[in-house]
Amino acid sequence: MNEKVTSLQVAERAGVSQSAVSRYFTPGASVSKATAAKVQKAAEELGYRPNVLARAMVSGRSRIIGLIIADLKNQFYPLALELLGRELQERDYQVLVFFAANSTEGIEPVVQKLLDYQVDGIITASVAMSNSLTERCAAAGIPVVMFNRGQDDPRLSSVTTDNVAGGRMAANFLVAGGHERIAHIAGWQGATTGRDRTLGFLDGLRDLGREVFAMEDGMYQREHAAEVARAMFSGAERPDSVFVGNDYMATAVMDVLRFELGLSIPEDVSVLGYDDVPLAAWPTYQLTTIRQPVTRMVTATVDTLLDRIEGNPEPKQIKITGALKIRASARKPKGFTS
Amino acid sequence: MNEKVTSLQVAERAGVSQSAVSRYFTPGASVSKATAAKVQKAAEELGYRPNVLARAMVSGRSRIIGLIIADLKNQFYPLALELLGRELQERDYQVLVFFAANSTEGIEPVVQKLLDYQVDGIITASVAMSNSLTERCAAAGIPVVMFNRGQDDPRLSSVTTDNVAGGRMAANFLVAGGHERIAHIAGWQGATTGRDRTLGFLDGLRDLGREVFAMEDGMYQREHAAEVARAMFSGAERPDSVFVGNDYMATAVMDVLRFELGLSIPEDVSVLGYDDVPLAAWPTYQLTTIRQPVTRMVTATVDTLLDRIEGNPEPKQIKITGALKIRASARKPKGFTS
DNA sequence: ATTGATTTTGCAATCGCATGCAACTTTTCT
DNA sequence: AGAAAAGTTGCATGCGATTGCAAAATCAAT
Repeated sequence: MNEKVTSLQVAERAGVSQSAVSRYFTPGASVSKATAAKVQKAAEELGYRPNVLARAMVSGRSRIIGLIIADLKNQFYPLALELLGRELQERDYQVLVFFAANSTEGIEPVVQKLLDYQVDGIITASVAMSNSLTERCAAAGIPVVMFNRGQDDPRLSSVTTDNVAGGRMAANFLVAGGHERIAHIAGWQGATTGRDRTLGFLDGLRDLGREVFAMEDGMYQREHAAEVARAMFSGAERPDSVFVGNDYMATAVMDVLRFELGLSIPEDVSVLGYDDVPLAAWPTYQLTTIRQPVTRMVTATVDTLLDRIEGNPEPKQIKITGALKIRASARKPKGFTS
Repeated sequence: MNEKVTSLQVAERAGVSQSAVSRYFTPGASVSKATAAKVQKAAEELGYRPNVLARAMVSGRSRIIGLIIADLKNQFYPLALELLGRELQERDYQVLVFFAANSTEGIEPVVQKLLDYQVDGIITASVAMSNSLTERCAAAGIPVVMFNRGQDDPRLSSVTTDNVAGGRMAANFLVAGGHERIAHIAGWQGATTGRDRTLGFLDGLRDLGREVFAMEDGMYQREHAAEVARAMFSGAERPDSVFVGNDYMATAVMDVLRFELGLSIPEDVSVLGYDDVPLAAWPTYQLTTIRQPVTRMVTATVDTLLDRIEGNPEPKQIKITGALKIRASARKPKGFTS
């Protein structure tokens, strides 16, 4: 029942040495046509396939990429995960997924496990790396690239959109739309993405001689954002517009505004998001948002990682520029082109 | 830079044999307190961790579970994936994810790769297994359990909800609600889930002396479901209710009804879904649906799989009963309790 | 036909760990 | 105290491949 076919058995049946079999399955190795044919025949008959783990042991490369992910609830990440997985698959790497606790802590044991599995590289999505972990990965010679999160450490690669610029775009758009009381429900300020978007947004307002009317951390959580929205928009003088730290929260905010507070969007309040998740395009939300070009981000991530694995040791910090995607959730200034 | 610490180095530093080190890290092996202490100290100082791949080679168990998934767009699956991942992680298994083409074909090479990686078991989510593949996995002694999809083959384990019963519930609910023209936008009829739900629904209607007013395959695709809905509800005599094969399509249908056809839900049309994805509870949709208890499904899946890996060779077909979750997208019959 | 250059091939070592076996220690019991 | 039982330990082997090296075979060129 449990039949394992090894290269040795193939070798015997083909009448060649075990090395020959190995070479046949190693691209670029030296095998004559004659032996190749013999090996192929024997391998086929026996249903032989090389054992990737054994190969990994001696070659030192497992062709496994560890992916750490914290939050699949935010619709941006399933999308990213799928694209990452497919892209790596195409390049003949596989993805070992680890789920981390949402906090910055708690990924310690996860990275440890990852190292135990001898992964060739690590991608972190929406997760921060501590210093000691970066240390350990660097020591083990395992490249790390952070997806959609930045870090100061120059040993780390990262791929993000230009979140500061994105924040600015949001500010410009809302001001141009003639809004007077501009609010901000921020992305989690413990994450670079959240901080940078906020930073850009505030800077943008300031440059236009404005100030934020109200501001609160939404923590990148749906429920938390909803509560913040409730409080923020219940007062007598409510904001006439709000820039929300990501689409996932923005939809929650819209729900609260519409269904709990009876407000119209964009007539009473303009809402801006960040990410452009699929949901944002649905007719219910029609969310105007800063698009993160996820496909390009994924390609950049994979390129960077494989580059480092296959030689080039320099980490890269890549910033892709996002773009405003205008829909119907925010008042559209005259003369603004999507 | 690239420092690999092996058990041998630990052994030397601790002044014991390599076997002792190995035993220290093998739960249940025989080590005295004295050596254990020495090994622990040395291992800690060197930052040693056992190489999982090497262990896999000799023990024959990789503690890797292959997960094949086709569709992360349907919000049910990210959720399932996360739960599966976390549960397996807790039991000290890791998940190697593979993305399959959506079709039934095309998973051939994926399973092949999976076998190459010496996974201890396979979980398929929303994917069907061909006969020859089942054959191969059985031959390799690798248990397979299908998540949210059934199969006739008795060699395969599967975990689903009782989709036939679920379909019946939908029928009962709509009839009890006094609907006259009951329609059905079915789940993909190429999948057992889709077929069974439809089957149960039609049977349920028949038992109540009714017939389906209109019916079409939605293919489990948002866009396709939307088109079907457009056609189905544009005619002069439109349905007054529709049971949709899953929530993912149901939200698309609702969007079409509301935003393209200007219909009210549930006043003009009642909509029923299947799954109870998080989205279904959002105020915009308030979707009445047949809940698939995903946590229990996941637990059952993992239990079944690990059971088979760790000894018990019998495949199991598990059917978990779903339950109607009443919200506001369908007219509520009097006396129906949620 | 002979030599030199180039390819192919097999041998054997290696990767890092687990484990059966035999030798040795310690504990338990009479 | 001595014998039997139980617990530890190290040696040596094997898991299934890759790969450096040297021998053998093929090819090219005189």
